[in-house]
This record gives sequence, structure tokens and C-alpha cells, in this order.
Amino acid sequence: MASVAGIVEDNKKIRDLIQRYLDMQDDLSCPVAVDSVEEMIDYLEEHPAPDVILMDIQLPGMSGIKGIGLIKEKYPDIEIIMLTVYHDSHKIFKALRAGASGYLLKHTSLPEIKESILKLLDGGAPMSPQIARKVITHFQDDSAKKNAESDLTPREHDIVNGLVDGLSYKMIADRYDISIDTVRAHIRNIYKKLHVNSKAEVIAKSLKGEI
Amino acid sequence: MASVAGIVEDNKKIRDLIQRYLDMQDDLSCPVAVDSVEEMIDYLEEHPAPDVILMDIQLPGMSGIKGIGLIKEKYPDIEIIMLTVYHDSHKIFKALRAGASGYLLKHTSLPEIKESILKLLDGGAPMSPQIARKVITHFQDDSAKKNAESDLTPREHDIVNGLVDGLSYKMIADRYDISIDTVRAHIRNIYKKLHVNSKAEVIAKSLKGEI
DNA sequence: TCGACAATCACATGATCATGTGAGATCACT
DNA sequence: AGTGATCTCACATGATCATGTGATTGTCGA
Repeated sequence: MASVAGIVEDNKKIRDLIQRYLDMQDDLSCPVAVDSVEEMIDYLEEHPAPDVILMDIQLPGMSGIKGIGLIKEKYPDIEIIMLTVYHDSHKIFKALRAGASGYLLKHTSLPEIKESILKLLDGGAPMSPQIARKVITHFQDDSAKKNAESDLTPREHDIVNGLVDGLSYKMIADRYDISIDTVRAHIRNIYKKLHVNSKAEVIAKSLKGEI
Repeated sequence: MASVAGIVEDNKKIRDLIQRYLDMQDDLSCPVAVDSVEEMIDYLEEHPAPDVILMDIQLPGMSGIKGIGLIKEKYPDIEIIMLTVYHDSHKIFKALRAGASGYLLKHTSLPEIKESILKLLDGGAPMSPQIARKVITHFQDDSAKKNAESDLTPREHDIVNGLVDGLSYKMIADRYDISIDTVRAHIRNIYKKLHVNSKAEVIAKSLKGEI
């Protein structure tokens, strides 16, 4: 069954180009291409919802980012791909947080746009490589702050993993085929190294990436 | 000028296949393909550094994630692409935080791997669509977690927060000025709702964003 | 007004944990 | 040969937790 796409883009040339291209595909149709979020919302109230909407950020009237929120709120099943010239981190993250499932730069070729739509509907998340790079860098900055190294031995790491999995001493002992007293001994040492004194704190530290 | 790639992968078949494919490209060479991080580090000490290294996570000896850290520390200019079967969020984010610049699943085709290397060296960041999806979802969860539905009542959330802070029942009772038996009662209900039966599991769920 | 649910508290018991003390085995490095 | 780190195991005790079985109060909506 052909999937249905919609477009919100204020540049008529680009809008028409994409719409015509998508609409001529066997596995896609594109019955709606408008130049503002407001028009798209009007359209959605009177027509069946498309599977995916390509959306610009810079638009007359409501911004595309605000539009994501509105549309996702009323029609959570519609997937939204941002298609824009902006590649600054601020706008990218705002769009993703608002609910966009993909983020393509405007120089993306028509066949790539088509591929992106299909990938998205197949459970993927299309991103231009430059965008992906920024997203990843963001991750790395996030955690490079707290680089608390902890010197746990391999065996101690095993034990920590057991704790994180919610296992009791006995279950950990069984998993690694050692005595429960050995588990106790390891945990004692782990507590000393991490300066904690409960399973809970170890699990918390581990899941916060501090181990 | 042809770019230089290296491979760390313990499955000889896969390793050889990728190496031969990359090495036969005009714009790439792949002079080194080893089956452990340790060997790659030895290699790096005696040869010019490659531009990019493809790395598995599950390896004999040191894990690929630890390997990322070591290699990026000594050779920060080497780009690293994870190439693995793991698609659970935990491993993905750990790898990205450790310094990986791309993350591909192992079913990626040889031409796609090549494309990914070239894109990476061109400033992009290759990710399998499924991976990109998880990364994006992570963003969305981050900001909209207040609304994340969990049948827990406000008071029960308080108790969970206490647990996450590593408090004992008594300390939680003091913090909220209620009886320890009330804390017990709440925790009983929380366990029922979350289908768990230990503090550890509640903390894990909470920190994983599942509450 | 009646039921559903949230929040509070109590008593009880067996399981699990935290901690102390001690010790043998292996391996690496000096 | 000796030192140190790691991993292993044992015994013991008081603290904390998990779970069962109650009960009272207040709020909210049917």
C-alpha cells in the first residue's frame, strides 16, 4: 500500500518540486503541499492524516518547530521530518525534542528524501550525516564532564552488572558460579572503592555513568 | 589521496571480508585488520595511524567500548565507527560517549560501510537508521519525561526518588515525616505496579527512564 | 451515598544485606 | 624470595528489607 506524505514549505518552487517527485512514485502519494503550519492543520481537520509530513522550520506565521508540537499533540501517529537549511545545534535539538523523527538538510536529493520517508516509516530515523554528527557530539559533551574513573577490577564490574540487573547476592553467585561469600567480599571492596554502602548507590552510580 | 581504514573484529570471516572489500577500492586502503583492541594498539605504536577504525563491541580481552577510550586518548584524530550486532540503547550511548563517531549494525552492506567511512571522513556521522531512531528517542524522552506516564501517584514518586537517592526506609520516612510502616506500604504498592520486588529494580527502572 | 483509591499507620516473620574478621591461591612484578 | 593485587571462601551478627494481614481517614466521582 502506498504511503501518504504531506509537505509544509513556503518556497513554492521547492514545494512543488518535491510534491511532484513524491507523487509520481509508485509507493508514495503526496496529496497535500502547503506553505504554512496553519494551512496544514486546517487540512488535517478535513482529510485523512498522512503518514509523514516534511516540514520546513522557517515559515510564515507559526514556526515549524511550534507546528511539530501542535501536530504531534493532535495526531501523534504522524511522523515528521524536518527539511531545512538550518544546521545549528539549537534548532536541531529543539526540533527533535518537539517530536521530529528525522532531520534532513535541504540539499538532500529527491531520491534521498524518498528513501528517508520509507526508512522512517520502517522504524528508522533519517538524518543528514552532518546532523547526526552534531547529535553525537552533543552526547559526547554531555558526559565528558564527569569522568570519574573508578578502577574496578573486571570481576568487580561483573558484580556491579549483576546488581544493576537487580539480582540478589545469591543470584549473582549462581550467575558467576562462585560462593555467596565471595560475592559479599567483592561487594565490600566495591563499596570501599566507590565510597558507598548500599546496593542502591552502586546501581545509581552505574546507571548515571559514573562507573 | 586514498584514506586508510583499520578493523578490529574477532570474527575472522567478517573481518577478512570487509578488509578485502575496502582494500580493493580506489579511494581506500585497509592495511590492518586484527581481532582485539590490544593488537590494534600494538599496531598503532609501530605504524602510521589509519584515518578510521571499524570496531566491534564484543571482543576477546578488552571490550570495544573501552578500546574507544584508549585509542581516542592516544590518537584523538582517529575516527571510530562501531560495527556491531548490539542495538540496545545502553551500549549505543556508552559507545558514543566513549568517543565513537558512528554506529552501524552488522547487517550493513559492504558498499554502505564504504559510504559510511567516506561520509565520516567528510565530516558526517554514519548511523544505521534504527540507531538514529534510538538516539532521537533518547532526546525526546529526556525533555518530555515529566509527562512520561507511570501509574505511580505523586507520593509514590516521592518514595521512588528517595530510593534513587540511596536512602533507607527510615531515612525516607524522616525525609517526608511519615512512619516507616507507611514507607513500607508505599513501596509494596510501587512493587506491585512496576512488577518488581526489590529496591534495586525500582532504582534501575527509574534511572533508565522507565518510570 | 457508596465504592474506588490515596495516604496513613501497626505488628510480625523470614530473607537479604552490610560489615567485621580471617585466610588460602594465583599471578605479576621486584 | 617477597610484595601486592585479585579472586576465592568461611563464620558471625545486627540492620534492613520484602511480604502478609490488617485498619483508619479523606477525597472524588458515579
